[in-house]
Amino acid sequence: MATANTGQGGESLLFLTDEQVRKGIEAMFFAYRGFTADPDRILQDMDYGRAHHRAIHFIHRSPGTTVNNLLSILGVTKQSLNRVLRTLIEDGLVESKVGRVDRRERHLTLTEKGAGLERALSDAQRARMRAAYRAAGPQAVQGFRQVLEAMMDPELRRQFQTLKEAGA
Amino acid sequence: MATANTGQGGESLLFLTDEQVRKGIEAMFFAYRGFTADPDRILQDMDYGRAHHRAIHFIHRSPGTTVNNLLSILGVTKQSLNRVLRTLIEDGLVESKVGRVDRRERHLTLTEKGAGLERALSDAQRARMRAAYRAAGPQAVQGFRQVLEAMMDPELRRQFQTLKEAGA
DNA sequence: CTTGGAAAGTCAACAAGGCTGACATAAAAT
DNA sequence: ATTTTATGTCAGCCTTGTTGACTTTCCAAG
Repeated sequence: MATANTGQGGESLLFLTDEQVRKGIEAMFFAYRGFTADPDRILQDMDYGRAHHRAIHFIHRSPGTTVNNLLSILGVTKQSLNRVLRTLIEDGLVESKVGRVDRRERHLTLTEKGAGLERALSDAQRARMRAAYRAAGPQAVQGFRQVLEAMMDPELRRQFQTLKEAGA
Repeated sequence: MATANTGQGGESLLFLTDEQVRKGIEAMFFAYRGFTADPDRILQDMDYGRAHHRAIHFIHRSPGTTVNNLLSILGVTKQSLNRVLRTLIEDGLVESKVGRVDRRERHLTLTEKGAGLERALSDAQRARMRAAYRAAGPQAVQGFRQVLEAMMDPELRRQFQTLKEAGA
């Protein structure tokens, strides 16, 4: 591996040069492109974009979630989300139901059709992820997740961890 | 760590459930937000965006590069890049020189001012990266980079590796 | 030498998806 | 009864992607 720090495996991080950290930054940039490439390809054929993917992903993940909830996860404005949501509802991928206990809320779920698209998207993305995991090995995966988690803003990390627990 | 696969450290990847892979996907999503957050904040005050950052980064990294070269690294259309480049040139952050051997080419370099902004941006980004590295530990960093590299499209991986060697 | 094509770059116009601000409605909370 | 909260909508702006049309330059074939 040409990546090794100065030849060895685990010397002090204080010895990571700016150069080496920069490589990590560029790796992140290129990897994110790969990360989104497969879903992007699928979405392009329909009239959707990455924003629709994100909405679908998190609705799938937390069925019955409210608009407000989704907003805080996605970190966009309600106007922005609403545009995306409106098209998804019009196209019959997402269902919006008035809350029973609090009738101001709209609870969002995927329809059969929406679930179908979700599956197509996440299958593609998972396949790549799994291939990367397999290529890198279990140790690497552990480290990958640790660094990613450490890279998040504290507030986002909290949200991520909440999601993580909920999903388990 | 609540992240551990099923408690242990390194069982076979064949046992990674969809659920667990999905967590990796979400980690990537949230981490990327953190990854870009600091530069985004700096850029917001000026009239620039992430596209300007990317251009500045890679011009800094390969001074004298041509527009075409930059294009293939960034993966956008030349028209898209051109708009960004034009503002950077107008604002005196980037210098564009007609090629001496092939006068169709423009060779791009950062001015003093451009280098200043580059430093501010990359200092911020590196600080976060370094903090994440420190928090996760050297082993984790190794794994992080391995997974990222495995996640790239083959073509992008080649470009990344070329850059890596050039920078060393 | 000329000419035709390819390559590099520029200009114009459009679309997606962010953003803010203002406003409407319904329901909940005080 | 009033205020606050959750949601939706309209209008308009910005960044950054896109495609199409165009210029300048180079090079190679005639």
